Amino acid sequence: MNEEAGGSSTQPGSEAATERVADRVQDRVNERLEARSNTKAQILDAALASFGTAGYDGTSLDDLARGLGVRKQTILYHFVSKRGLLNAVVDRCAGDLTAAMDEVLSGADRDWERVEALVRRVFRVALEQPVLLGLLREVSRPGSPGAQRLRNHMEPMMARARVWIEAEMAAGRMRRADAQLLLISAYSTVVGVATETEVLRAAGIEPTLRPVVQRRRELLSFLRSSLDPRG
Amino acid sequence: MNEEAGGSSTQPGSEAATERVADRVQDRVNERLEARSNTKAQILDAALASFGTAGYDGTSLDDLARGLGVRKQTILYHFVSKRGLLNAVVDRCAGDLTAAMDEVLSGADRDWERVEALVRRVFRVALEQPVLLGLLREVSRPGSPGAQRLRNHMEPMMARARVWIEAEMAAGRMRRADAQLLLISAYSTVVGVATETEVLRAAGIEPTLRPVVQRRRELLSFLRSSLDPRG
DNA sequence: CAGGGTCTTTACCAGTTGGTAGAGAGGCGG
DNA sequence: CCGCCTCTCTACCAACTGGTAAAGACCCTG
Repeated sequence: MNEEAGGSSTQPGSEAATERVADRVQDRVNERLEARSNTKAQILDAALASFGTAGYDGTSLDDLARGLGVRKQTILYHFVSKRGLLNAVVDRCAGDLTAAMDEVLSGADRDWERVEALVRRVFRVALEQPVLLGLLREVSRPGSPGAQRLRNHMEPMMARARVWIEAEMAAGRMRRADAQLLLISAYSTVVGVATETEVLRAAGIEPTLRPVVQRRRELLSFLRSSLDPRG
Repeated sequence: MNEEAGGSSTQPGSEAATERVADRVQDRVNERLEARSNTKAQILDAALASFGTAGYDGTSLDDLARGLGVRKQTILYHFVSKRGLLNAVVDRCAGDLTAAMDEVLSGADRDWERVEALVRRVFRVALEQPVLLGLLREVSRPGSPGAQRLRNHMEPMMARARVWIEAEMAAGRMRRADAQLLLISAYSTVVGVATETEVLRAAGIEPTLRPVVQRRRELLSFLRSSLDPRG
């Protein structure tokens, strides 16, 4: 059998008895993992791209498989069901975002600088992986399959950020404001960037980097005016 | 036959030769229009709701028909094809929005007050018809069917707003800024409101009116700081 | 009453959907 | 060499998809 539906491959922590034997074992394991990951990871990538652009319902497993030069059953072997595939994709994206946030939160920046670093980091992810935003957008539609799963990932993230912000406020390093609403505004601004493409064309602008940067500046200035005690 | 796919019923302008005859004719026409509109309008409403929540691909004509207590072919009779139905829905929504904007633009407000009135009006539509935002969101996904059609509706609206804003700027009644980017920001903020529901739950808030109001205040203050010459 | 228009229906269809069953390929350890 | 595990394949399916063809119901007009 395979690991449970939607699970992502985990690096097994190896503890060696004899060095040579351990190395050989490790090599074999790595090979296996690589071989396993190769197809699986490719499927995951393609699925992310398709879910993020065509949506969940707009994605057919047959098309996905055809695009990969693989039979549909290969996909189902690795991810059990279409739903399982979506779950895996959501998990991966949420993981990427959480990792990016963690990186900043364990960094050296403090107070307002940390907020700014956080925003910049998230926007960087958004720019580097536009499909990720597409997926986020797709899956954050109320009632969408995977919405619950996304929520499960977001909840601790949100809670953590909120606790931190409120602590900063209590310590007087940030101006008092509604932390929840602040977070929501920030989040939907980021997702909004993904939404803009069509509107951009309607306004006669070919989609470039500029509006994204504009949005980031906007968000930062909003946050600053809400939070920065220096005004 | 029916009117062309996606067309919305138009009120025929009646010119009477004899009063009584004209009245009778008009009555008959009205009855016909009512009878026609009844099913058709119901279908349109249900379709808007379904497209806006489940998405285009996630909506099946059979389900839609079943929900209305009607056979699927009735839908196809009125709207020719699923795509035609989407077009009609998009047209109606775009019409509602344009009408709301026109109402303000032909009103008495001037300068900054007009901007504020515009924002408030659009938010009012958004609050009164949440499904409309859902549809907008669905259809403004790049590559989505109906995206082109939405663009066709938005383009003149955007152009008109832009011309007006730039004229205001030239006259010194608004601070100079990038009108296009401003419009995009405003638009995606409004659509962002629709996106927020799930995020709200993730943050532990039951969706209420409050965040929407918050977003409106945010947008207004952003626009004010960009545009209002009084600072 | 005949005839035509509007609307809704039944009957039917070819193509696609996600998913199951099971066989075969290839490498591994015993 | 054999059995086992991992992975990919072929073959098949019931359910549903959007859509066509055509008949019947209703109402009005001539």
